[in-house]
Amino acid sequence: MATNGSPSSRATTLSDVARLAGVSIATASKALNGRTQVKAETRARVLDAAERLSFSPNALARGLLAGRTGTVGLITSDLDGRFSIPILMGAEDAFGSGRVSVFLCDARGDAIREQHHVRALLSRRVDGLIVVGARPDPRPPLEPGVPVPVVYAYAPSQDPKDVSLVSDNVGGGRIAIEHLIACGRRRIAHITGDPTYGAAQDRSVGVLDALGRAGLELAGGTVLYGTWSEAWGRGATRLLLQQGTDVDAIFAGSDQIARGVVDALHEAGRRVPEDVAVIGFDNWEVLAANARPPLTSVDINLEHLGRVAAQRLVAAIDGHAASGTEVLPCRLVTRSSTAPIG
Amino acid sequence: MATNGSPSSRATTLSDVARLAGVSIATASKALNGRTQVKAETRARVLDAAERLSFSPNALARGLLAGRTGTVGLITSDLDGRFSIPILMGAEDAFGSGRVSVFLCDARGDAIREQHHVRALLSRRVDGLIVVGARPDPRPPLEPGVPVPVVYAYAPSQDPKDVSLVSDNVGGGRIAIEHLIACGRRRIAHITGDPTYGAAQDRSVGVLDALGRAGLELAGGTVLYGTWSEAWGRGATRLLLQQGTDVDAIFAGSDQIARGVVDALHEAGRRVPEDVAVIGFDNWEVLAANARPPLTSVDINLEHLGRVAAQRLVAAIDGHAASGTEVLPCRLVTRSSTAPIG
DNA sequence: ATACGTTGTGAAAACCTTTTCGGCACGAAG
DNA sequence: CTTCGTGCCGAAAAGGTTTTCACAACGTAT
Repeated sequence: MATNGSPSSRATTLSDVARLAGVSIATASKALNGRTQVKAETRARVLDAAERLSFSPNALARGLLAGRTGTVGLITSDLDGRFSIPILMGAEDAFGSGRVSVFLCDARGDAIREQHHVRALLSRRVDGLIVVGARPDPRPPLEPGVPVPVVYAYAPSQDPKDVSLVSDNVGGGRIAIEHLIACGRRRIAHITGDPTYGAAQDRSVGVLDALGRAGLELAGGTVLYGTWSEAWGRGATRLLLQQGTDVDAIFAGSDQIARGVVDALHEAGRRVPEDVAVIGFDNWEVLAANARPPLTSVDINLEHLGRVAAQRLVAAIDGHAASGTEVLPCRLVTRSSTAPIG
Repeated sequence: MATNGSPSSRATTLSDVARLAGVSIATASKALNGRTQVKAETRARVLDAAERLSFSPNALARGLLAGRTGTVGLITSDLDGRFSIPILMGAEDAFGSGRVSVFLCDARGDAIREQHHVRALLSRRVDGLIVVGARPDPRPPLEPGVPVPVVYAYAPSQDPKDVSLVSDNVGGGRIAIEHLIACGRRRIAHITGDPTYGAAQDRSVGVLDALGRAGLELAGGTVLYGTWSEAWGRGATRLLLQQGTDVDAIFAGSDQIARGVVDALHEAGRRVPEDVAVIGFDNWEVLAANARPPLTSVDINLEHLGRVAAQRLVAAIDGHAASGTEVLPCRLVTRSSTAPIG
């Protein structure tokens, strides 16, 4: 009660407006929606009445009639993870304060819960769905027979005919190495995370490709897979140094790993970037920018990905259906942890 | 098109079910909703038909009739900030996969955009609103006259009659200090962030209160206010040490600051926790758990806050209206950065 | 004066579900 | 045979909006 501005019974309806303006609801509707066939003076009277009653049309009734609700569902699988959020922001942004509102659902990586949410959303007659995976590997598509367009973001659908949007991890690995080479580095190691992540594999592919083009080998001989943690970054770096591997640059598979790498380098008395340059991945602001020195990092443009996902979805809703997986480029953000050798 | 299971024209409706079951739509409705006055055998036939057509009732039509939509709006002011997200998760959780769906809106701290979103949500006839502030200071209430219950979370409304949920920052400061004292520490400093944050002030109050009870003074004589950054944690710690302040514990106003503190302590050759114990604030997993040593930290239970917000909102929607600001307790998460002095 | 086009307005249908209430059929009681 | 009750079912209204189509009024051309 405390928050109810007016204890009045119900929201004002179009007929209230029509009555106040002295016209029929049909005319009122046309006046408010900018339809022709309404005398200017009548329209003004209606608009004034609507203003006075602070009328706002009932979207339910409108959606019921139009067969379109102007709502979409966004199903994420790890809200706590930091990947869903920028995507969500991008999508929210692209839909705009415009005509589309977003239902947010967190499935927590549980297929049952996901299905449940899909059902609920369809029951609310959403016009489309965006599915954001928990990790970038391909995931099973939603149950077949969903009667609205679906766009998969971050994690592509296993069905190649579905519309999916993913980051170019191969390219991300490549630009990191190209930057290091451009800095004059030649003995480059790659410490990354869980090898069961396709993204880790893809980045390695990009790394090896870029090195190969430059006629270089990977320092240490092999990609160092581990976990996506600072501890692993430290451990792998120590290992590398203990083995006496000659290294003047390390590309880390995540910013967390990079923090560990920098830490271990300092511990061993190596200067960053003078002795060893370091690149992270993800461009997680709070980690990358606050490191000592601030970390150069590969940004996978998640917000952009979310925006594109939203655009593809509205296109599909409007009948301009696309199909297949679209790969979006990464972007290098340079900070102080890389610099020309000298 | 690719994602459309059936290119069929429209979703199946109750009359489709009724026709297939050979009954009227009234009977079909009653059968599906567990109403009495339906013969068991008839009910079975209807349920079977609904199953076969994979019927799901149109929530719009239902909401139109019932005057309740089973939706709520969640307006956040900083999605990128890490405070909205746990609250959002808690709320999503409390509403459950149950009957309530959540519209998510990001106002980006812009009052105009916020108002716009409120209007849009009201037009969609949400049953209630949760407003999550960007920072924990009191904020202006929504425009008056909102015809549904509103709950403010994290940032309370400036109107004390509104329903608000906030963390107990005073208590958070207090339990941090009490823990340090229990560890045998006596020379405790407090390095925190932006003094224009009420939360920073409140924690300081808790700190001074706990110290006072124990008959202690703040090491360094005064609370060190600065910014919520690692750099400030480092800088303030260096300052403290340069001044020759005798210190055996530092309570940091955030985990980021705490990371800087630990960093500077190491740099100065002090051991953590043997020489100096450190406590962070926020319990931001990725920072606190990955620090060396892992940081003891005060957790403000944001997810719980979100859950309670959701509960208060449904209570208000169901007519059990409360009023006023509710303060929820913090919780200390101990890790290795604090230990009994020895 | 009649015929015709123009312009503005309103009645009514449609969207889909829930609920109320009247009615039908059937067995039992009078 | 009539009356009553009981158990099931269906017709219809309600909820708020948009759109179509008919109709009224009025001015213009014949």
